[in-house]
Amino acid sequence: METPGTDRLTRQEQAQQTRQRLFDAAYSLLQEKDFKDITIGDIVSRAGVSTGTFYLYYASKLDVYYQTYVLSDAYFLSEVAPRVQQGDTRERLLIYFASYAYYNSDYSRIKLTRLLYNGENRNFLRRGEGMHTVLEAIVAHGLQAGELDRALTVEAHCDLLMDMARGLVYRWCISDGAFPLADAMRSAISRLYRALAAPGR
Amino acid sequence: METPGTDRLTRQEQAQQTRQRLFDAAYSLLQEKDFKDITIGDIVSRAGVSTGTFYLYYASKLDVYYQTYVLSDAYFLSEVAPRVQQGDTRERLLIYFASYAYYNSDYSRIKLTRLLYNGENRNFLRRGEGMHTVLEAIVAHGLQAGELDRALTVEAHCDLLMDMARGLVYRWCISDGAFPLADAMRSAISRLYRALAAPGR
Amino acid sequence: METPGTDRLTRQEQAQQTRQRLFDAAYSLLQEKDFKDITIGDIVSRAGVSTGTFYLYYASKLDVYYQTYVLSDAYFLSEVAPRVQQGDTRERLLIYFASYAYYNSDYSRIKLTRLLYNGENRNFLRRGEGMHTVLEAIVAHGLQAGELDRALTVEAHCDLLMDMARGLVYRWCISDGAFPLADAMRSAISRLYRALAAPGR
Amino acid sequence: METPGTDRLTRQEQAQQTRQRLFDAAYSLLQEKDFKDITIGDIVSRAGVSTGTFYLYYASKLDVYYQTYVLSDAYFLSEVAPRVQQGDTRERLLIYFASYAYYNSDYSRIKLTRLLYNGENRNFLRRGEGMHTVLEAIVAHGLQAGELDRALTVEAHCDLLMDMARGLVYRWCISDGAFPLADAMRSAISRLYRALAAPGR
DNA sequence: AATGAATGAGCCTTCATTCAT
DNA sequence: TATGAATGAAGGCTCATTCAT
Repeated sequence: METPGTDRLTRQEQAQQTRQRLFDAAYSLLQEKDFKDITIGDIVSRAGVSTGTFYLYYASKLDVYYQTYVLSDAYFLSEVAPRVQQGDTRERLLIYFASYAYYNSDYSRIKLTRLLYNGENRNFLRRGEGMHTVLEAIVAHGLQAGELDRALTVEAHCDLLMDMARGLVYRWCISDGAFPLADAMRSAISRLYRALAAPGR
Repeated sequence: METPGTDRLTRQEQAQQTRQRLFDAAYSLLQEKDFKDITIGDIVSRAGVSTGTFYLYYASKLDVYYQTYVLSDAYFLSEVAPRVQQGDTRERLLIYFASYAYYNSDYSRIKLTRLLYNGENRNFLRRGEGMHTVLEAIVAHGLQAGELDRALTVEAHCDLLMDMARGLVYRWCISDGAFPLADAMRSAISRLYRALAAPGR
Repeated sequence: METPGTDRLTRQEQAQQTRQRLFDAAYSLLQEKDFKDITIGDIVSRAGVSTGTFYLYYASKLDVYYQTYVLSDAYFLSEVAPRVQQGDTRERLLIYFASYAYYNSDYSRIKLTRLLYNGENRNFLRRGEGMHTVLEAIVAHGLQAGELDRALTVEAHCDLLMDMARGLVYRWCISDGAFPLADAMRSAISRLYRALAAPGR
Repeated sequence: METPGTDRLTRQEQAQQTRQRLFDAAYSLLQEKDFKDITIGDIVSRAGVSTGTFYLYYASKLDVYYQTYVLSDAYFLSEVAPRVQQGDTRERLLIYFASYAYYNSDYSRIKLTRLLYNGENRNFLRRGEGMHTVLEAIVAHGLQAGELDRALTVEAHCDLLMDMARGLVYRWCISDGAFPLADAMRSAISRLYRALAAPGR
């Protein structure tokens, strides 16, 4: 017999743990396959709980993936943002995209973004705001500092950078991770930077 | 009254038209969603034929998409290749990626490549050889002519260019074609070219 | 240009030939697989005609098999019956079942019988009358001649003989024809005869 | 109010019952039609459950029939074998085939055997070993005891007996059970025994 | 007489979701 | 809180049959 207090706390903790286990299972599966290929069965068996339990914590299959989205935004705002407050723009971009390579190294991010943007779900989120906000800040600062080419808008810079990064991650993914993504990312962003840097610098 | 000869041709033509309608329907759907999300029902209803008819022309869902792959390779080798035999490298790249934007404008290409590279299908094709070959030729020529940066290999140039192109197409796709892809492609490749051009040119 | 007369005859002959080709194709397929597993496609491709042509000669898939049934009855009445008019009962039975082994050596007969007896088709034929009639005649004669055991009715004799024959053919079939059916049939009927012969003979 | 223990058992029992209902439905359908003609829809509607439920208990349509095969073998080894350890050979055979008529009364057994022997499944079982073993033991004993005809091998005895039994069951089946199978089986085996008994007994 | 393109009902199987326990 | 049995809509694919040519 446990004390009521301990018991209640344990219960809450257990619940949180179960929720986390489900989340981790779902997230790790996304590294391995497409959303469509992941079944509730996959998730719960990896999490070690029963089917019904899943629906105790998440409203649907999509819901749990929506959570991963929310989390990664939080990660960028809380972890990455502070680390790109100093140094020149090139350096900041390299740090930013190293994080991108690290956290979103899987193209599951792409799959997920697309998924969440699709159809009826379109409304329930406004694209990776956290992630985007951080990048925009770097670029805005770079323009202000005269490091980036003022012939391009903030948005244009971001697009070029993100397009390259996504394309690279995609290639890394279809190659089954055949090359070191971090290095490739550094090279690519570094090289692209030459095309973005303010003329004469 | 038609001649018998014409008559027979009409039948064949009709069949070919149906086949094409199915192909187009499948292909256009791929611009909109993932292979996994496309159903035979989607394809046939867009093509305006019945379920059974689909299987008259294609052996399976995968088959029709494999055809798109084969066709695009042929397109690059026969149509695009001749058009990038002259002009400077920058111009050639712009033409090449304009074709890429036009023909493969969708990221369906990406999805398809991934699809075909996957699992058991991995063996039955070696990645978009036609398309790749043409790009490699442009880059090789550009290096030889001293227009591109010799610090990068042919392969590295191709990767950077393709990553950017794919990333852009991907964004265009998830935006539901919200911006003119051709223009964006031209801008992006043009800008990236600055980072690839031989120093001092 | 052919003469009209020749032409018309040729046409009729051709039609008959086509009909026969379809019949043969259908029948031979029944030796190889179940009715359910045989497709119109199988039949017409083996017959070397088009799908539509099949329906010019037979109303349905079932129809063509009904014809095989009718034919085998005719075979027993016209070919076998005359050959069992003399000799002792044992000999007659051996001849009868040799024919059975020969003509129905495939268990397609069984499959077909079952098929035709089934469901809605039940009405359109009364069991292999030709075949049965011949056997009944042999048995009736054997009883009259005092060669068979009068403790058993004609029907009982026929049932025992047919059960044995069918069971044997079935085993031969599932063994993929691993043993000579004709010999096995002769042995089995011959042995069974001992149990049917009038006591004291 | 039930105790928790009882409660859990009830759930399990219910599941087992559902499984059994599906099994029975499938098995009884096999008495009526060919494997190929039986649909999952037939099975589940007879069992009174939904389509999905079927796949909760059996991996495929073939699977459920494989189970019937396994079970009947077990039945013969555990139930029938002990009951044929005494009495004369004739009596043993009558008991054996009464069981055959009872448990495998349908020719579904035949169809199933054929089915399981077919194609890829050929390897996964060695024909009705349980059932066969028991019969062979009876015959071997009968030969040793001088009750059966030594001019025939064990195998030959078994074949004749099984052919007759199968043929009879087949006829019973296509007659829609128009006569009492048990009686007919007894008569047939009893009669056939006369042809197998050692001469002079 | 012959063709073969087109049809669509029907089959097997999967899986997200519900709900009684 | 946790379970897992049950559901049924939906998907890919087959094939007997029809009909315009």
